[in-house]
Amino acid sequence: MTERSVRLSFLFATTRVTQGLKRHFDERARAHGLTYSRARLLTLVARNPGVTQAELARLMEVEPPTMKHLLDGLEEGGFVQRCPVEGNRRANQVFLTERAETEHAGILRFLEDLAEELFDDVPDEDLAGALRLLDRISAKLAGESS
Amino acid sequence: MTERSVRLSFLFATTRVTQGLKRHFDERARAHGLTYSRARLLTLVARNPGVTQAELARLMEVEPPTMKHLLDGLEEGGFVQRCPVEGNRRANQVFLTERAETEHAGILRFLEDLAEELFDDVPDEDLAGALRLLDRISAKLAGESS
DNA sequence: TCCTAACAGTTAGTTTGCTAATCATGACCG
DNA sequence: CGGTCATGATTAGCAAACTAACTGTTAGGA
Repeated sequence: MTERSVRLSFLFATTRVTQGLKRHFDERARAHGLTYSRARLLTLVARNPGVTQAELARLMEVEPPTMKHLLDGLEEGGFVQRCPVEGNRRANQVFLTERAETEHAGILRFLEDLAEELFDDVPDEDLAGALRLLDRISAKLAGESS
Repeated sequence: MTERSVRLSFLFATTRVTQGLKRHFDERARAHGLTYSRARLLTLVARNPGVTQAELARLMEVEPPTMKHLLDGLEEGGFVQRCPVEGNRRANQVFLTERAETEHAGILRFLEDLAEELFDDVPDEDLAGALRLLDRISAKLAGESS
């Protein structure tokens, strides 16, 4: 196999694995009334209470319509709340609801347990190497889109 | 940061990067009348002419309804053709059309060029390490779903 | 001041993934 | 032979991502 096709295979493998991860997490998150994406967003709101939707979209590297959609789901489930920003009638601030505030620790532990379970037998050097690679690709993708 | 949260961060990073890769490839594949997923499927059909939809779904690690959709798109675009299997009236065999047959080399080169461009400055040991990790996770995901 | 441009959010419509359920066909066993 | 179960494909409906286009609000410059 040539180096070129190795790289293509690597790309396809990445896609397949991420798809599998999403499936795996979605399946288990359903018990909490969440999906993988919504749980991910929940941790983001928890760490950045009061940020606007646009800022959340930027942080999650997602387009505004996608963020709107995710927040609709979380709001309907009673996890977050949109509040108007005083001084800027365009923007909404997003906060966790009281209920989500109390449940947040449990949800985070649930996510960490799942990640732990999947990566517990992965050598640290593999993890570190892969992270370097991801960062490199991330930078490249970001740089080109500018 | 604890090891637990490092692993969670790694998971989220993987998700973000794969999302970015898909976006990147989709954007460029549009010029060929394709999307990333459809291009990926096209290479699969090219390497396995005449396989059934169920077999393609298994190979691509996708559920049958998803495969149906993807094939609908490729068939509509004139890239593939579904043919009844003689001896089994349930199944369809899938083949590239003549046009796709002649375009296939170009499409493959296009995909390889994109992968090359993204990975050309990635050290081989990083790529190999990440591939090991992906395989390990893949095996774990497959094992648990049984 | 007012016009225009930028920004925040939403709406509309497509793609790609999923699950659950349905339909037709095939296979196997009593 | 006939009934049940398995298989291949589809349909229906949901979730999450995208782009393009729209509404409303703010800011800045002529």
